[in-house]
Amino acid sequence: MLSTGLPQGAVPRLERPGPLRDRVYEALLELITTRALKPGQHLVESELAGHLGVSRQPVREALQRLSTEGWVDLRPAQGAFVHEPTEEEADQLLTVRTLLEAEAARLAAANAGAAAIGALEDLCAEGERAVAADDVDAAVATNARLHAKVMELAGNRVLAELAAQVDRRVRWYYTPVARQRGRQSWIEHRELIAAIAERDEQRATDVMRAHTEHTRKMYHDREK
Amino acid sequence: MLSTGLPQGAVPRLERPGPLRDRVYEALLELITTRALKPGQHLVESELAGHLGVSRQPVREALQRLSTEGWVDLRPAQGAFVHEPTEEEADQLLTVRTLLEAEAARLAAANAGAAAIGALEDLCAEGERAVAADDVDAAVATNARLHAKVMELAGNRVLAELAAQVDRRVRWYYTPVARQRGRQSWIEHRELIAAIAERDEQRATDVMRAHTEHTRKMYHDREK
DNA sequence: GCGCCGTAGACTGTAGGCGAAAGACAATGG
DNA sequence: CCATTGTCTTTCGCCTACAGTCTACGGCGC
Repeated sequence: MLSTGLPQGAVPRLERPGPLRDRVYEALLELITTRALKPGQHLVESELAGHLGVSRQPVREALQRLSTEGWVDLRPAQGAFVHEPTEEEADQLLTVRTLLEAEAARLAAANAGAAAIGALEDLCAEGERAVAADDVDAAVATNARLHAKVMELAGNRVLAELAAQVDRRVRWYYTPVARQRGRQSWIEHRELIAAIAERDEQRATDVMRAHTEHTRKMYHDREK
Repeated sequence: MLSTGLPQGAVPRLERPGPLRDRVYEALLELITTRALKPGQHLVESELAGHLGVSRQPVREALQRLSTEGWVDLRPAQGAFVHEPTEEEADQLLTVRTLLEAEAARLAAANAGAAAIGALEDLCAEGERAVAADDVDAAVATNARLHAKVMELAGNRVLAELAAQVDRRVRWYYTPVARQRGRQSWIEHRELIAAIAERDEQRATDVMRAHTEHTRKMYHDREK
């Protein structure tokens, strides 16, 4: 036990740079999700290393991790290539996402307390304001936070981890298409929160399923 | 087109050793799942490297991958430790597994053809024979193959990949306890196949959910 | 005897280098 | 003119070496 008697967060815990590989990982993920690195592009280790000012080793480890999470394909003796999303895969990801989010909503409805509901409503209001102000970026960001909060309320770390991965990839596939999906989405969010507040597991599940299925339909009805 | 006129599989396609990191990965995974490496144990890179007759690099990359898949915890500047399963985590994994398997069953019911049903029934018969012969290992192996087949019929690669990961971890947590869960399990399998054969999505989902929930209940009712 | 500090050991994190495989391209033969 | 083959460059896979950091233990002061 610490004898200093200092409150937990008093000392800023002096921020360490952290392992280099992690920072490289985040940098590359950023470059991929922002489309700075295009799907199918060949990622040359030495190039990236030079560009980031580090050695090849951390780059390799970052690529390794990106590979297991499905962001890049690691062809043996040939190197890393940015993963190319296909129609089929996008559809499958959306299916899985629906599944995970629906379960999260159910668990959230089972666990939620009054404070949690309040937090959800705050987020929802924030999102609605963003939509009203036509601030698309803020709306998207708030949307992510709302879903994350629901996931947190579900209290299942394994589920949360899987959902986080799937979610980020879904967003990658889908951002260029559906930035306009605003108003309807937040109406559905209200409904979801109501269901959670009433602790109606079945309804929460159904609402969330319908919600994510809508985004999926929209994905397929695009480019027309 | 090849002008040699050789039949497709005539040349054994000479099996390459494959990337060393992958073999190290598999070796370590084997050691972990068989409990040769105990939970919480500190994995020293140089030690493993020397023991496997390779350098530290492939070992590092294998550990990296094992970390993202939840088999080891990678504490910065301290090294890799075999992940320690907790009650809570096991429960959460089983929840997720139930979810994924149930969805797989539903999709399988939607897609299955006559040939597929036959394959499932063959596997089921094989499993029942193994149970009758008290061959626990064979029964467990066949069980895995049956579930894998259902997953394959679902035709969703993303789902399959996630389920495979979750499944292996579940099995790791749960094998020491439940090797005896034999007969009842295969009765349920029969039911599941029947539901899939009738293309009854709802029933397939329910049966599979009940099936995996049983194994979960059993997990909690152990050590008594 | 108890607690703190300093030092030493061990292990990880990072860098650089060598051998080998895969792909590209030009030269050659039919 | 096309197919084939040899060579050549690029890039990966792996190994070795060095620097930074954490842990453990022994000595010292109180």
